[in-house]
Amino acid sequence: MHFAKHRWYRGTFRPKDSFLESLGFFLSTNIIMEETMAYNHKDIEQKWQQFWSDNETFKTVEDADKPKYYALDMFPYPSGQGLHVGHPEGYTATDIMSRMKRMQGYKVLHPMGWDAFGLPAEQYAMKTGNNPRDFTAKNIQNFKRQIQSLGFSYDWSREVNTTDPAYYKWTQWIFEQLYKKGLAYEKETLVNWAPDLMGGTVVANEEVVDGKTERGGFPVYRKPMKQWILKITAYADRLIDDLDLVDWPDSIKEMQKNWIGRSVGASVFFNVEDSEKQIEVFTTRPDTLFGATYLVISPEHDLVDQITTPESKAAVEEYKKAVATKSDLERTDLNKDKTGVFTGAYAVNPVNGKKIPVWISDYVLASYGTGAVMAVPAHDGRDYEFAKKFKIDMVPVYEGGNLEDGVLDSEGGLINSGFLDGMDKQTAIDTMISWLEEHGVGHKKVNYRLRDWVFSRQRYWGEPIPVIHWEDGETTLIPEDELPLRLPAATDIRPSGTGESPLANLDDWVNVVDENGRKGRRETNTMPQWAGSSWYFLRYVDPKNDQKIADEDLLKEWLPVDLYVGGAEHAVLHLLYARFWHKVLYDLGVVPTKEPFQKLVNQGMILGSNHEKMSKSKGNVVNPDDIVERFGADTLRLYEMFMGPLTESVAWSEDGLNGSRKWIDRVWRLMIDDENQLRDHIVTENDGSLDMIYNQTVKKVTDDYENMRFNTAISQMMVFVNEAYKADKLPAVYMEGLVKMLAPIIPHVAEELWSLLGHEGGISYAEWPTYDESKLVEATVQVILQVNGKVRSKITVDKDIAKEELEKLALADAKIQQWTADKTVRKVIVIPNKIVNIVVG
RNA sequence: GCCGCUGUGGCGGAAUUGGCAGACGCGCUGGACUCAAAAUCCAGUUCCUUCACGGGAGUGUGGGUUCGACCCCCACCGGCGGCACCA
Repeated sequence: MHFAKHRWYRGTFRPKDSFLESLGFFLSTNIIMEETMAYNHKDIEQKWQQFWSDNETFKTVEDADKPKYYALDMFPYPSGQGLHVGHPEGYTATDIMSRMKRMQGYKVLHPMGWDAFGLPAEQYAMKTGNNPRDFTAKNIQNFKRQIQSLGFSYDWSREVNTTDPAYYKWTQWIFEQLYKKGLAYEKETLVNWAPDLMGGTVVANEEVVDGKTERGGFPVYRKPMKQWILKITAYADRLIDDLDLVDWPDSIKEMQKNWIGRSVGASVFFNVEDSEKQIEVFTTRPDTLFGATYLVISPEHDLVDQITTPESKAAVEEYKKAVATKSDLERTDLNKDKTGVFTGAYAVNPVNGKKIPVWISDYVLASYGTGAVMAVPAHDGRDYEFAKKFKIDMVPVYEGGNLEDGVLDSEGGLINSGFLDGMDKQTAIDTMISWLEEHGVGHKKVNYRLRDWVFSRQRYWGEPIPVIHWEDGETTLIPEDELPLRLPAATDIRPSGTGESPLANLDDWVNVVDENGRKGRRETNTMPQWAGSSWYFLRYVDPKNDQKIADEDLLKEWLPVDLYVGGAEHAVLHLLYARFWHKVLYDLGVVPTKEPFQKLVNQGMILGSNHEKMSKSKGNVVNPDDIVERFGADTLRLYEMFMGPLTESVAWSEDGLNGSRKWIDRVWRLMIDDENQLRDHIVTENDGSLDMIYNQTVKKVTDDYENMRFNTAISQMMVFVNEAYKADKLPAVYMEGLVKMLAPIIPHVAEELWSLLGHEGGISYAEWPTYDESKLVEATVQVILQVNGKVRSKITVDKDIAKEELEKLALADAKIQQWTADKTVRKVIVIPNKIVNIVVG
């Protein structure tokens, strides 16, 4: 243990001293601490949090004349672990923006809530025999206490909770709209079946990591199962194109584009010889069709059984079996060596009538495109490897290169391609697509990597899907006026064992009979956690409305969200799903904007002091409760904003934290004496000595906050405080300005100083400071004198003097003369008010 | 492998438009205060060289453009994130 490095608070102990010395040390320290501890964070923070609560200071203002600002945090999953120091980073950022905007005259919507459905609560409940509802309620209570202890300016009257029936009524309502629009359908699909996760559950592709469940690390198998699917692919184009409308980091836009994976190409139909069957392939390179010397279809493809010749049957069956038992991991990462089997069938290349063999291979994915490709081994690396291994013909269709050396590129003109010969790539693509369309053997096609969204979860702790399956085969929605379909209050949640959710065990709930005596069974699947979080930002606008998702006028008033801050782990899925739902609701006329989140910011991660991700197992987790107790919420807020740019990951440092506390003390001492009185060097007159630095500070801090560069804003205020310490007199208006600028970051201390400066009613709606442009201009400027690009001297001259005069002064400078004396001046570059560079040789 | 971001003192970071690299903070060193220590206040702190004045080098590496490059261009190396046989 390094005691010197862990001076927690004003050095409370010194282990190397003898006992007697330590005793004396403690006694004197305590006396002094009592004298100088004018700023007591516990008292002040408690006092002002009470004040804000009593006065409903942060209740959202409804005022048609004020501009609006909607600052949103990604609402947390209230885990049993409690708050992590990473949470307050983003929360502080939106809080600073909210508090500044209020002071600038905006009406601000700044809410918080709970994404409270989810797997851990269900797992915990199963393990302990408790109800996830009680467990979740307890966790929310703890999260709320922790968040409130940090002094965020949330309007708690708008708190939402995804597990509240009054909330999920509308989640179910949205599902019903999706169903009515044909965007929700049931399908028997190959799903990721994890038999060991909670007695058997299905997880989405994105929740599978390395062939195992993301949570728990259980093995995953592929199994056909009837699932609810949402047709997100119908919105693929708009989800890409509308990214142009929002102010998001380029990296996130790029990730979403890649995830959707739009590629433009052509569908081409190949007739299977001696058969009525056709194989449709998708290709982005129709220009290379003359070079297609075989087809490959995925082993799972429907046509495999139909076209395989009797002689090949055994080999094909064996290959299919081998592939089916391989995990996705083995099919991709582990096996770079191409495998495959000839089906015995031949297809006809529509463009030249050539007979080409049809193979199956696992390098063709069933889930992408049509599950079949035309192989052009001369110009595609994968096809090249495959053809080389199985000794299949290669026909180059672009001039140049040697096939012995490997796959060829597609520069230059086409060859061996009939009517395409001599064309360049793009012309050939366009010409070929026209040809295919004219001859009815293909057409232009856009393909996506994005899959439809598997929306069912075999869980208890989620929104019930409001659907009944009747004995006659009909499927109906629960009528809207009967929503919400409540999650039954089960006391004993157990896996059904069949792969269905634990709801299947609850006979009273599952079995229904209609007025005609027709029997039915409720859908036992529940919704994924993504459901509730895909629209919660709409509910904050009108959280108590029991007639609608939210009032249209209020939605028009507040949307879109002006600032959305959260972790980059939600870069793709949450943000894509929320955008998808938003667009569906836009099409229904429910919401007024195409996009939900105008500006998005991803905060970086706060790493442990060893520069590694914080985790229990590494023992580097910092608990915010502990920091609030020892240093106060203001110190935590200040430190997290000062440690580096919001968007970057930075390592936690106890020393840095301590420094932040010391600076708050320093600001405090600048204005307040040991008797807790305003210091008498704070005066009403202004001797002008702080004019320049004050006005610079207001300008920079305002601008930096607006652009969320909190670290540099803080450093500018530090510079101002350093200057203020050197001044004899401190104009009261400047001190008030400083306190106002500090208020968004360290609100409790700012409130206390504001009241000590003689103001009543709190600082939250005090007017944001302004600066005087005329005080920013200096009469003289320092000009850098360089010789051959190296700084050799500096002169101070009147601002805006003529170029010629500046050049003359520069050349006359004594130090410059030393450097230029015996040399020829070849050139002089003069940048007024900045620099003179003399080139000699 | 592909796509994106990133690399600056002992440490976190700053330099917003191509114009003094290292603001601000931490740490460290020294001074004031104190019997003493802590705290506080003040000063110094990129590296090499020099008693000093000064000089030289320097923003991952190598090249280039420019009077002038952390900044723009080319190639490479390391770190982080995403995707991964996507036809």
